[in-house]
Amino acid sequence: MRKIDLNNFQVATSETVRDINSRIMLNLVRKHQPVSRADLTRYSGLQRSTVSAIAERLLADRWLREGATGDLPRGRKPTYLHLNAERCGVIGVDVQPAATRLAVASMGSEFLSQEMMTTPRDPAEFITGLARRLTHLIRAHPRSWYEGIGISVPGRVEPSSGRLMFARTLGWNDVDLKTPLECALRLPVTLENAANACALAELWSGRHAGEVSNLVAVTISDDISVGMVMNGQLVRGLQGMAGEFGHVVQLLDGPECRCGDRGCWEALGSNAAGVRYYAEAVSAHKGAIGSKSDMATVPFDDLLRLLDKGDPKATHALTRMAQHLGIGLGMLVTGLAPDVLLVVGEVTRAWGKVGPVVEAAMKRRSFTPAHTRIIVTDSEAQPRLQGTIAMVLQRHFSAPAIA
Amino acid sequence: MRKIDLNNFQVATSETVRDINSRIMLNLVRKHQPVSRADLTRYSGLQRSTVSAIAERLLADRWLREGATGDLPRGRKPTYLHLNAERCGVIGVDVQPAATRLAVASMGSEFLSQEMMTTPRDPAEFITGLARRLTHLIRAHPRSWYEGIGISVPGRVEPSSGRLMFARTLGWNDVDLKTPLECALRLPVTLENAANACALAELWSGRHAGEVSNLVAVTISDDISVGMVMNGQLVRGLQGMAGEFGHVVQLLDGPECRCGDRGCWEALGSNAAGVRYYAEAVSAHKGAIGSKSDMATVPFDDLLRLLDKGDPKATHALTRMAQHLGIGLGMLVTGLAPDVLLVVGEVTRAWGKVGPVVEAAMKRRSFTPAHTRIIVTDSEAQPRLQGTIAMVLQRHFSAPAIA
DNA sequence: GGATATAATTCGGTGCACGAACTAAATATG
DNA sequence: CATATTTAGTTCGTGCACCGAATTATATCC
Repeated sequence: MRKIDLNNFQVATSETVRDINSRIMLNLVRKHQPVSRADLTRYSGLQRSTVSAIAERLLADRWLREGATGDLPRGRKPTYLHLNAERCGVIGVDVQPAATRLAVASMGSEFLSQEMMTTPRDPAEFITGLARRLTHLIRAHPRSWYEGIGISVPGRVEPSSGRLMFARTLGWNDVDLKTPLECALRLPVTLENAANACALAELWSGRHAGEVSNLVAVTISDDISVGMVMNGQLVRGLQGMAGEFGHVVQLLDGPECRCGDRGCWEALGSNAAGVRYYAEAVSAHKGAIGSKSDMATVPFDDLLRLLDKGDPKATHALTRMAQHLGIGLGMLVTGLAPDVLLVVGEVTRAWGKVGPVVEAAMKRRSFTPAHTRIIVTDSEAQPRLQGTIAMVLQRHFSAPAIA
Repeated sequence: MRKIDLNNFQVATSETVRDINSRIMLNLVRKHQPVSRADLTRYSGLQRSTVSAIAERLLADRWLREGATGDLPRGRKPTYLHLNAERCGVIGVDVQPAATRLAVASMGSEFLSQEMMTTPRDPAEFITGLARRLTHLIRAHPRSWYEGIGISVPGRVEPSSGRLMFARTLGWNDVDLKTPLECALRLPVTLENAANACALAELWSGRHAGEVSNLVAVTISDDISVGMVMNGQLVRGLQGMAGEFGHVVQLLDGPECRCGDRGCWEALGSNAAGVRYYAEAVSAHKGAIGSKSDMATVPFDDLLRLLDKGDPKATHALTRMAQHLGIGLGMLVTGLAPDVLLVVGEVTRAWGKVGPVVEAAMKRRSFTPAHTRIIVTDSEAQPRLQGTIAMVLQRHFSAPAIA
């Protein structure tokens, strides 16, 4: 039940019917492959003749390919259909302050190649550098055709224009990445916030039986960002700003935040906060008055290692961070009641020790009796990068924009 | 771009096309009436012949009626089409702790009649009493047919079953209102949380040009509840629990909340909180130690009157309430970035004095550079009741469930 | 009274799903 | 070994719905 937007709607034609049913078929193949036409009639409820006709066209358009014949106890053997992973290539780019990762994937979402580059502090430099690297990457992996480029950015993207409105951890403001890259590479570019990308990746992963239509992803690094999928759709909000729960106040008059305010969740529960807690503990021990420059800023990775070794100051710092993390997650569970809450970040590597603290704080601060499933993901699984591929491919697999 | 749910999808047939276009037509008529077929071809982009065919069927099904002929400077005069407000009746019920309001509306959403009843504390008693009153109401307003009954409740409704999971201000838990009322009245019953009802009402009101697809409604009474419309759809979340932002913590170790936790937004920013602040101020002035029973509990309405008279204690109490209200609204704007934030509650009656405090606190706690529009509504406009009518009628006007 | 403009209908063409009949290819059975 | 049975997949006629051109209906203007 969606309100029809009279300023932006699309009437239906006879082709709309085929479009819808083709997409359903594509999704069914993606889920059940290898799968016969007969299976598809059973899954879809369409007529055999209709399934055959749709399959014929999808084969002609190289969305599908025919595979081996199946084996049944009786009767004619079915010819299996598969997604044609070789149909096209997809480029994914994951921009993070520490480094930018580039990847080539097939339509089957398998990565064929990955490489890294440092992320320059100057946006213009970044664009030219990225364009050059991507040109080489595409040349190194020749394909009949590339579907597009998906880019995950640590900031918010204005949906209609595709402009990056800001990315505080990079120090970028109002940058147009889309236009220059599209000009340079002659491929459509899709930009999305990193947390949104993670949410999309999880939604399209096939890890959930399909009953998940409300999913919230939280990325925790030096900032905290939230991506929301509600009713099976990414929620972008006004000018793409939905999801900045990291800047909701958690402690009035708490520590100063990058955003200029005080006591934001991000200022209390991010990696940067953990590092700060540790530095404070160290300087307090040293008896230093503690001007900022005195503080020992340890990389977050080292903090995790210290925790693993049982270092009491690191344990204290990460416990504090974990408590605030949990309170914030409690806010999301209470307010949004998603089916799944996905937690992404380096901190999940130490979830064995940190997780119980986070989840205890979260449960204490979760109102709802409904049971949201918590899933933690290490960056090893590259959720952002997976999301970039989904960003590009989803438009062929999702429900068409109708009415 | 919505993910196709393979556990619950609907294939398209040729009728799907007509269904979609009919709904577009219905919405166009609702927005532009009186409107000619020729206008509709221009608005919709459909062919003249198609518009005529669809109009013919909608007229036959009594969705539309033909009206007067229009007047143009030249050419054949058009026959105007209107929504047929007399097509059916709709029953709306707004359940609130203080009283329950019952109304009859036409398909044009105009109220034909309203009445009140007290809300018994016992759910069973409520159901039998409501059924009796509704039977009389329907008998008193005979119509060819009633489309259904929409009920707004101060609690959360499990979407698949329609059960009321809880309503703390009523003291109800896990009540099935739907089944007994449907049996008694032989009409379909739709239940929805009051904040969701307000959000729906605003979305379907026609007050927004249609560019509003993200809307958040906040109801402030003795509790605080949030209803969310994202991408033009109501967001219900797992078991209908989405929107309980009222129980997000705002002050760790703050005052105890009805939910059992401490420092919830609801415990700090609701009418009940305002009343408590006032009582505290009075007892502090009296020098009482202030056991709870000593406190003077003044009805919230009186508090508003005292504020209007310039009473300093009332001003202080409501200012405190307003500040917490603003912080909570800041959370919603920051995290959800809706196009419109609708504030519903008695407190809006004193918005001239309270509003600036709320909005200042909110702005201070809003991260986003995007400008969410704030709309305040008094209960006089009966947003809950308007929402109940929309709940029943929307299924004929919204985009059909496709794929 | 004819030209022009606007509204609305009629009718043939096309795309698509439905569904029955049919072909294809395997195993089971007597 | 021939025939029945089972399952997969195709062919083709039918109906629905939109498109688009032609036509009818009804105004005003010159």
